[in-house]
Amino acid sequence: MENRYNPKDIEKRWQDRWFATDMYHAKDFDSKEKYYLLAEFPYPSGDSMHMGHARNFTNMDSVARLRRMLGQNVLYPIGWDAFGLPTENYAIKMKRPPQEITKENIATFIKQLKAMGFSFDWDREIDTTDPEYYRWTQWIFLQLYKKGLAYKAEMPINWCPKCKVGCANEEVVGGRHERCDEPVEQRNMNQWVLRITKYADRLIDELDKTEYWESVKSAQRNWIGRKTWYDIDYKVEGTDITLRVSTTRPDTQFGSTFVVVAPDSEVAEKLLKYIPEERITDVKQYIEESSKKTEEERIVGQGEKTGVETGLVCKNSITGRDLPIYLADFVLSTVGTGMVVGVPAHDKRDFEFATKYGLPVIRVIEGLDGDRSEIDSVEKVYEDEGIVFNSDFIDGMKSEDAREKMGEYIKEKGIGDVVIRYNLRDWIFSRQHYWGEPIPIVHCDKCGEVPVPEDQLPVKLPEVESYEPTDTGESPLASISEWVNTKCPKCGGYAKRETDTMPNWAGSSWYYLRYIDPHNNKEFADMEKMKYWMPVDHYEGGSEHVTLHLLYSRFWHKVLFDLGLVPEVEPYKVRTIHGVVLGKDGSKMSKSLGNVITPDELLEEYGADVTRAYLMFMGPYEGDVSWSTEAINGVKRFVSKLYTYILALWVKKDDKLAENKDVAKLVKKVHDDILNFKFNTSISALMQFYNSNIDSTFSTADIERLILTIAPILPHMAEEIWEKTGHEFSVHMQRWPEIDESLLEDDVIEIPVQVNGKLRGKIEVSSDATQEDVEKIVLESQILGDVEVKKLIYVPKKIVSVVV
RNA sequence: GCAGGAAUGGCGGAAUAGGCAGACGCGCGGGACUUAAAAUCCCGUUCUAGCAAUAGAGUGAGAGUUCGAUUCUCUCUUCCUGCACCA
Repeated sequence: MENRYNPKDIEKRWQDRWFATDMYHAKDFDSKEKYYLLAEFPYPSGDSMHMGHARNFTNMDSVARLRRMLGQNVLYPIGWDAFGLPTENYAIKMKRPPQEITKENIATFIKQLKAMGFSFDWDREIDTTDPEYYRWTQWIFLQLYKKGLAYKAEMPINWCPKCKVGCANEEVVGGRHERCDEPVEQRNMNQWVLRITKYADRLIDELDKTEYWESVKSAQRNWIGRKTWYDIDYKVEGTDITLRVSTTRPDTQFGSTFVVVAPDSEVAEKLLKYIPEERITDVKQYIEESSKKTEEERIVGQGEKTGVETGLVCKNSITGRDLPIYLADFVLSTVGTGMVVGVPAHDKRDFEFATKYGLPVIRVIEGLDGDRSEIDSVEKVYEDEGIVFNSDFIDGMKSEDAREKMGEYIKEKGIGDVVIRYNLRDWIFSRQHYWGEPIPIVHCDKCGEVPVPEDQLPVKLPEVESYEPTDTGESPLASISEWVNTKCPKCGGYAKRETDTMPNWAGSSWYYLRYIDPHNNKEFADMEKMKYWMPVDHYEGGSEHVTLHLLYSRFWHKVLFDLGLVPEVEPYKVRTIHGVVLGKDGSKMSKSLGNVITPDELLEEYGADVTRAYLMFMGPYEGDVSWSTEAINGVKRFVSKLYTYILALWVKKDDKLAENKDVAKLVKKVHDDILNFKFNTSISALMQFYNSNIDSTFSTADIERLILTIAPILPHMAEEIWEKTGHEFSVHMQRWPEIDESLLEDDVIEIPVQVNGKLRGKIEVSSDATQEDVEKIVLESQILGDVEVKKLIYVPKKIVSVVV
């Protein structure tokens, strides 16, 4: 029974030994080639590590282990993104300090990650809630502040009237507060804002310097939403007001039939005094009503257009036609100039509005095959580009050219402008919560806003009695007078601390830099060390972070770059997205569905190596995978068989044998698959090797190759076998096996023969056979029978195709 | 609506510089061991017909290019993910 696989006996022993040495420590300035492998750091929730964490870290761990064996100096770090609402909410509920809760949660996570046997460099562990960490988060904020990239402004925030708390956008789902399901309202509050829009162009253009997946790049571009707008002045008749309407499709100008102004815009206010008496009551009532609509009602009301006629008319300065002016809240004051020109033939929303108010529809863009038919239903509205007709000086042009011409025209005539605009808004950086980094600013009556001097950082979060948000919407910090009341660093007079804290995104915007130099108390990271390690070679994470987190961290990085504080413009060279581990039925694992399976249960039942192998085997790493208990049992069977198998091979090893082809092929396949993130097929390859070599005998060198090959995948088992076969600790510090490349090619290969596209037989040929050789073999074989051969194609080493 | 991606046996999936479709695993069927069960091991397993050798069909649907298409092109359908009354 000695060779029976029993992970419980092995795994803990090797983990203790690994973590007692510094074998996974990444050495600064090592002459080996560096490789920085970053997996998103987890939020240490009270529910312990979930399956998604286990899967991602497992996959990345196999890459880290393989690359070390290939002779690279691998930085594979771990840390904790520990500020955040779940912990704060839990603290409020339990009436315990979040600091304590966070410590406990982290301790649980560490235990679990170590039990999985991940090869993190534990010397570089970081925690965003550690004052020695957030000191530098605050320091970076001050650099932004000094550069004029952080400012305070009245900004609308989401306000939950039930909880009496300001909510971040990420806490609002479908217009409702995530925590209590109450609809949120808009409230104006003085907020810290970061000027990310200043970097909008570079955040798009410098994507070219990265090798992100296309889907990641396009998510970034879409979020920023850079577009060319054409603003055109229309004079309102009988007034001195000019409406500057905005459009991205000036090629449809000659199809315009009305103008809509957002009811909450300043212009709407100005128009009021000219509105004829018989309309004024209706208009005022409409403005009133739409201002009361919550975000949720607006979304629900989508499709059902409401609006009001002002009775005013303006002149389209391109076409010279008079257009009636409406107020309608489907037009947003924050988009473009908050005024749009209605072209019902070429915009669905405009069409719906026009139908409701009986406005004319004029088509000016040809459809496919010169289609100029009337637009009489929403389905027929033609929003694509095409050839412009009935349009005076842009007649017959393609949409693209018409736009350019129109841009020149309005600039020439001085009736408008061409403007680049973005969907991206400045980043609201304030949170009125306790569990975040305090914003290091004090407010002095005399000196105004004063940044906390750098030598007084960190501004530590005070210990308080209560973490509950206050009625006023202020952070709970506001009620701690001994903390709030302070001296002005400039004049020494009375001053108050800023009580807003930073959002969860702050600490994670630069953590990859801190891993490089986690214990530095002079600066956030040493420049020479950053020059050695940066950029991150591969950043792996969830799809939920490819817009905001990625954008925010790229923004901070660029600011640091401009200040000469980091060596590269872009922080991450490659960014990939992993799939999600779903429950058995393909739905999300959730407590309410009762389909949650935790890594803890698996470790208990199967041990770390089987769990790891299964997580790799489940499916392609970028896709979602459903949990299957049956399937992990299959992997368990295989892993235990493999264990006894390799030990048995060692007993009957035969050194008279030459180097084995199958072993060479396996070494190559596992190497390629792991580096290409095809973890599932690396496991298949092991299984296949086992199946076809159950009765084989190998030389010492080949068995050693085999053990080394499983090391990145089954790290504990490989270590155990390595020891049992009389080798010295540790298998993970060995070089990846060298193989004789010539063994990868077979001398004699079996080639399929196709006749008229159908498989009809197979022949054996030597790998260097010529077309003539093959032709002869095929004709001599019985495959073709008695037919006339018209053509014979031999694709070397692939196939023979015969046409008869 | 826009952007990105996907569709292959009963299930998860494999194979794309165009070259034997279904590797590998699960499940299922049969057998061995067992008083019996579990575990383990062996054989089989895309579908249809046939005892079989074998023949035909087959990678969401339809067309096209090609000696040859899961892979390339066009049209369409469905699904997932992110964003969105963004004009």
